[in-house]
Amino acid sequence: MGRQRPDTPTLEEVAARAGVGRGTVSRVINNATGVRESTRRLVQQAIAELGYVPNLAARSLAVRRADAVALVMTEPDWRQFAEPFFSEIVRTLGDTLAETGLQLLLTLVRSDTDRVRFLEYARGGRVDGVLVMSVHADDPLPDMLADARMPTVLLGRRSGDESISYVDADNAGGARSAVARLVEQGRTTIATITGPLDMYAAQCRLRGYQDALALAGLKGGPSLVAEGDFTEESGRHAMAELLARHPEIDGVLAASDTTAAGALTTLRAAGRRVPDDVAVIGFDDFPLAQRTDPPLTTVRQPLEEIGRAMVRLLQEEMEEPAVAWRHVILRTELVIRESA
Amino acid sequence: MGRQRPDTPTLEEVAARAGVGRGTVSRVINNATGVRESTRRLVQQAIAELGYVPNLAARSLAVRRADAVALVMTEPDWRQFAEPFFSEIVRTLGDTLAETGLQLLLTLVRSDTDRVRFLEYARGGRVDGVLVMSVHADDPLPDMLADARMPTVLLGRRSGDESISYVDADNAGGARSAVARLVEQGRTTIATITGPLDMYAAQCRLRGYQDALALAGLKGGPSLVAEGDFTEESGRHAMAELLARHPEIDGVLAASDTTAAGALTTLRAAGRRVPDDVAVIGFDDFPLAQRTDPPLTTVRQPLEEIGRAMVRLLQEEMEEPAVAWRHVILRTELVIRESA
DNA sequence: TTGAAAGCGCTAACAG
DNA sequence: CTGTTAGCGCTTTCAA
Repeated sequence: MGRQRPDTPTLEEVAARAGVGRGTVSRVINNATGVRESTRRLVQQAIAELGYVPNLAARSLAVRRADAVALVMTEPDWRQFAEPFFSEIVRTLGDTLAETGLQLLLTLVRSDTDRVRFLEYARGGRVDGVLVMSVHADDPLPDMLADARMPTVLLGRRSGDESISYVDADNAGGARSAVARLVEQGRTTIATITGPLDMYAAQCRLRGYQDALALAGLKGGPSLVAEGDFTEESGRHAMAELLARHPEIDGVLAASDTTAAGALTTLRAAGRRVPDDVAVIGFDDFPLAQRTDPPLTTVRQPLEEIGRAMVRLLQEEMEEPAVAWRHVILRTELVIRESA
Repeated sequence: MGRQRPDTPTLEEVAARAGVGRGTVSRVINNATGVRESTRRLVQQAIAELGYVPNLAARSLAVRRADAVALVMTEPDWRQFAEPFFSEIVRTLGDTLAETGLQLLLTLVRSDTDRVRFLEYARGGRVDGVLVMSVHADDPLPDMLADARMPTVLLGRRSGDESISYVDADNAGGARSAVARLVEQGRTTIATITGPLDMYAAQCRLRGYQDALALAGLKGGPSLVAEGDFTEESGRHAMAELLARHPEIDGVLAASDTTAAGALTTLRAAGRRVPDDVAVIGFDDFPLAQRTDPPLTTVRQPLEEIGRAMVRLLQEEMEEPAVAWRHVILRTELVIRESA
């Protein structure tokens, strides 16, 4: 199974060739100050001639640092993985980390053996920190990482009193402002299609919805709530269910743009005009939201800022491990796309 | 930026605690033979008590091996990334590699600096081999890897005489059999919506289409060919274009199930009945294909086998670097879903 | 079956 | 400014 990298030149050979000491070569490849320009050039030439590349394992062993961080994905069914939300986050994280000289490694963790395997990898020092996409409340990995004293930052918290550093969006606030807008428009029977309620984010959105309704003095019983799972199909389904229970519905807050699109389909099929008869607002704001008919008004999460914040937190955590939990909650924004 | 992992116990401390030599501990953690059972147990207890985890950098330095492989993704616009094709491949690769004890690391390479960065990472010995998703002919990364003597396996070749090991599906054959089926059904004006023609896979499919047409003695001029990019939108667009040029079209081969779905939409809008007036066959076979109306007949690529083959080739390459190029071309399969 | 010792290639502290 | 030296933690002969 093993493989041995062939005779890569070592720093020592570079030193010999350049006629300098190893320390000097080390300084050059690390861009350290205090090397005469002529010497530096000498070394660089030797490096080029030999095609030298530093052995990262050796460096890592010496400095006790890997200069890499992992983004672990635990979504059991990977639906997330195919969503734009996911790729946007990854893109942002990748860009941000590149600026700081850290390698981003995505790793998939689905089974328990995967979890153990990854933990050994991380504890073994191959990465300096871990970002976790999962927002499932029952995933043991975050706690395993915390126990191992691994600098860790979660995207989204697992509950109201998360004990690990995280970055989250203001889900409740987003839901509130969405519902507030529906109320302004004069809608009086406002339903919601939620995300999986074992996710805290979905709970928060639901709470925001309920709060806003209460504030407006509107009714919002359980019969106006249907649970979905972010998919379009669940949107279609849930909408049909809601319509059956409350034909008078004139406003809907959906768990995602995808779900909202599903809801639109059902509403159309039921002969409702959108947005005249019923207005739909969805969370997330991806291209899909503009392609629906009519284009969707959405609650946008600032993915770019979320990515940046995650990296910043992780870096703080890496510099000064385990002194505090750091939390950042980013504001959401209502993107209005109705002419009505 | 740096971080120092705190006082993790070392193998030496384990040895001291267990009252044995370091070599013995090493043997135990590597499941080597030739350790008395009682000694082994002693060591394992010490390991457990101390919570010892081997330092992977040190091991890597000693054995000159990382026990990890990278899957690099270079799709510039990431559309791939959000496609089921992608996640299926990743899943398969992950499972297969797990069986062999190798860590799978996904890395994103979009810019040239990304490329250089990754190359240093790989050449630096952090991974033993590289799998490349990209199938774009002009990506320099595969050659950079080859020049660096990195064991590398591509998913799909870049051209007819690929100089790097690869695994591919029989695209031409798949296209041929799809067209053959349309011909059997009595279709006489068969168009195709291709993938991006700078991808060899798309070229092969186009050639397969043309060959089958020629074999059947049907015309197949350029006006029956429209270039798309695997997206649904491109499918809608291309179909409209084709329909404008050849209203008599009665059969279509699409670059993917997604594209095919787009084509269906356009055909419907144009008042065509599917499959009565026009039959559509798409490449790829994902859940979408079953949800369209009517369900799509597709050309299925054996993703599972592709993933397995990639891992196998990479392992061969790692054991015995640079002695040969290894190619595997896997058969495709027509999945028929028409009742017609 | 086990212990001791010699590296693996690099960084960093310390002289010079 | 630069060379020397002492590790970083693990594997792997080689003896015992």
